[in-house]
Amino acid sequence: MAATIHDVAREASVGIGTVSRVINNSPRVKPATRERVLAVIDKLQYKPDPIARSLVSKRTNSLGVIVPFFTRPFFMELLRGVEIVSARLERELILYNVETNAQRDHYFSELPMRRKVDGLLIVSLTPGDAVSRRFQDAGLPVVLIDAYSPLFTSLVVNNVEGAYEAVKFLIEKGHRRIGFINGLIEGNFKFNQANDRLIGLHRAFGEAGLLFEPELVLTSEWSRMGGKQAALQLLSQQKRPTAIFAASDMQAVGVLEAAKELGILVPEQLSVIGFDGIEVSELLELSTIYQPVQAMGEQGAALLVELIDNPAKIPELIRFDTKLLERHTTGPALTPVTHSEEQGLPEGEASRLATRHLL
Amino acid sequence: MAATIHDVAREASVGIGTVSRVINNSPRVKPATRERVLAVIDKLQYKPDPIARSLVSKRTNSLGVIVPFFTRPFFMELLRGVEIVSARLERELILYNVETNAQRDHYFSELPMRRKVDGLLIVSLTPGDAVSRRFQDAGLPVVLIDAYSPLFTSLVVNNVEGAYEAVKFLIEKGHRRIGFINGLIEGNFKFNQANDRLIGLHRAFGEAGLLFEPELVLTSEWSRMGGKQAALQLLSQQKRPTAIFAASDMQAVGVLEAAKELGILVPEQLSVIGFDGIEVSELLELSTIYQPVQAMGEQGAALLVELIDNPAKIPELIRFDTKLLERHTTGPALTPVTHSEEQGLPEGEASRLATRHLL
DNA sequence: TCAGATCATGGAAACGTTTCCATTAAACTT
DNA sequence: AAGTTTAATGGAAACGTTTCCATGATCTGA
Repeated sequence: MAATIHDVAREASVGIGTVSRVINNSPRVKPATRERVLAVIDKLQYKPDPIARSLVSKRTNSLGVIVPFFTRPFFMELLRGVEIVSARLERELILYNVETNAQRDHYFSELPMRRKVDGLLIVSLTPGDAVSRRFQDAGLPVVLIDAYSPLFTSLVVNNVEGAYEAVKFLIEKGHRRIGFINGLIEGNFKFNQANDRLIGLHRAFGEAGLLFEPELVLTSEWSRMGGKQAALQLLSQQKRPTAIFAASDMQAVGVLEAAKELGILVPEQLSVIGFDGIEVSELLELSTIYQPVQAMGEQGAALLVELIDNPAKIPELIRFDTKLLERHTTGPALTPVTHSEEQGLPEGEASRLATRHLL
Repeated sequence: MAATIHDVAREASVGIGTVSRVINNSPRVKPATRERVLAVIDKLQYKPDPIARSLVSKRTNSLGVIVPFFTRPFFMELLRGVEIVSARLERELILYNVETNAQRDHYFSELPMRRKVDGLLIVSLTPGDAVSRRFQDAGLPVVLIDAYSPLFTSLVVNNVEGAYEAVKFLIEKGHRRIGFINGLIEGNFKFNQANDRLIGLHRAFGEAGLLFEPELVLTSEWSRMGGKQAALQLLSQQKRPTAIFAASDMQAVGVLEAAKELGILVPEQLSVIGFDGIEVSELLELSTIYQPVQAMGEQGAALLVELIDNPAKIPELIRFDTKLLERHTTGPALTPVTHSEEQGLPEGEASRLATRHLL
């Protein structure tokens, strides 16, 4: 049906080798010949078959991305960055979505076997030792985003620092009872980002001489519902926190919903700060710790392609900084209010109290 | 390096044909032989090379999805549906994101040539006659989602009916000055969904004997900013509308932002209804016309796979119904308010604040 | 028991490239 | 002009499968 390299060779009265050289821009072709071949290619509308091509060249010209819950805003924005670069570099993008441990293991074990992709981007998932070795033995280039392994180039955000800043920010606003809703560490996968964020909290607490109160630290799914339920629990304690730091924006949105349901005013009676800086956080004017997700996706894809072209490249660890985005869900702390007092604080009372705390 | 079919054949003392038959579950193999071959396959960890496989079988086992702005919530949810089915059916999913006309044309012209995918899902984009013919000539199965062509199986939502319901709903609430913010028809692509929604509006207007006022109908990008700017314009008219229907939820979110910026209370002074039913609409309690996007993605993928297995299948048109979701951005129409009245709304001050928090 | 039918099997050919080696043509050198 | 280097070219081999045909083994029924 479609023209093959043989058709072109015959029509141009050259050998298939020459046609191949023309296609691949080899310099070892006389200009006149190249012209002639090019003309025939154009006439026959010839396109080399990518499959036959990769059978022998061992290159597929495609990038695989293993990503959990790709539909979630955080991953979407990351994927957007990946897509931008892969499109620019003319690589196909194959999506491997992971929602269960079984799926993750499936991809981890199948992908290195047969090279359907030239390289693999793994997002928010840390391959274990056995799996890592498989990737290496198979010679499959791998780059990790939002996950770390000494074996692979890894792009991570400074989670400890980000969490530290969030909590420090709340402390500086005068908050003393600070709730923390963390994400599951071993829930579905090894999200050790969660652990880092907890560490950051500890550091800020330590620095401020604050006592760590375990009943103020909860763990939930990395989702809106998870955050909401945890917040409901946190906020119905006898001495409820005056501020809540959530390990992700989606969880923070859940906190907002919980507060609303309980009739607690944000930020007047409760400060809320999230983590991620996804689009909804902007819509809801949620204060948050922004991480440059799209940029991470872009750079991850770019590094992967570099690695494909030069497999000897040694793994590096690339850190991205977070940025605190103060919006409208955070405010100065009030002294704990009793029911009778809950109605109205005169204007300026809040800031006076906050100031007093700071001095 | 890795074992090939020849290694297996040798080790099991059979011919490669037999191994091939075992892999492909052909019944024409004696059980004893099958066992033996299977054992060797297991021992050598043999996996057939998908590339060599597709070179001869002309099957790649992958689905392509051409989708504009895949990062937008509407497309994301659709993609989620597609992914669910493609994962279940063990097809790889290749993403072709389109942000410009050039990109669209690039994919439209390249994809039918190189058979890198077994079938193509085209989302919200209508291929022209020439392109359609190319797809057909190349024998590439195509399914359209949120777009219609008589040449391909198409899944569409009843846009006319949906828009009609939205407007009728507003009219029944007593609104008479109803603004419509439509999406661009020829902005980037031929989104003729926009036209359908306009028609629905006309029908509702006609039925209610309402006059169509051109100055109340604007067109914007299918985005938050687009919606916001259009709303700003609509709301600063001398006789501003008491309700606005936006052709997409993202535009409706922009309307809410504009209203907030102008100090116009929703739903007290302005009713807003969107179209799509994406997750943010729920967060913001936006009334909207829900369309079963994920289901469309799922069914589209399923139909595409059917079409791949049976290319003779005749194109069909599948319609999905929308559903009106009444939430908290729509209310009864008030008589136009003057400035002096705008101050105090006694009822629900607290809930107003709470609502504000969520925006 | 034997002819005919059916089943199981082996392996060559084909898929459409790239790679590499051999060969021929062209360009220098002296 | 002849010898030597270098450039350009042709095409076989290889990549790892599936497909298909030929062959031999096994079964069937009288």
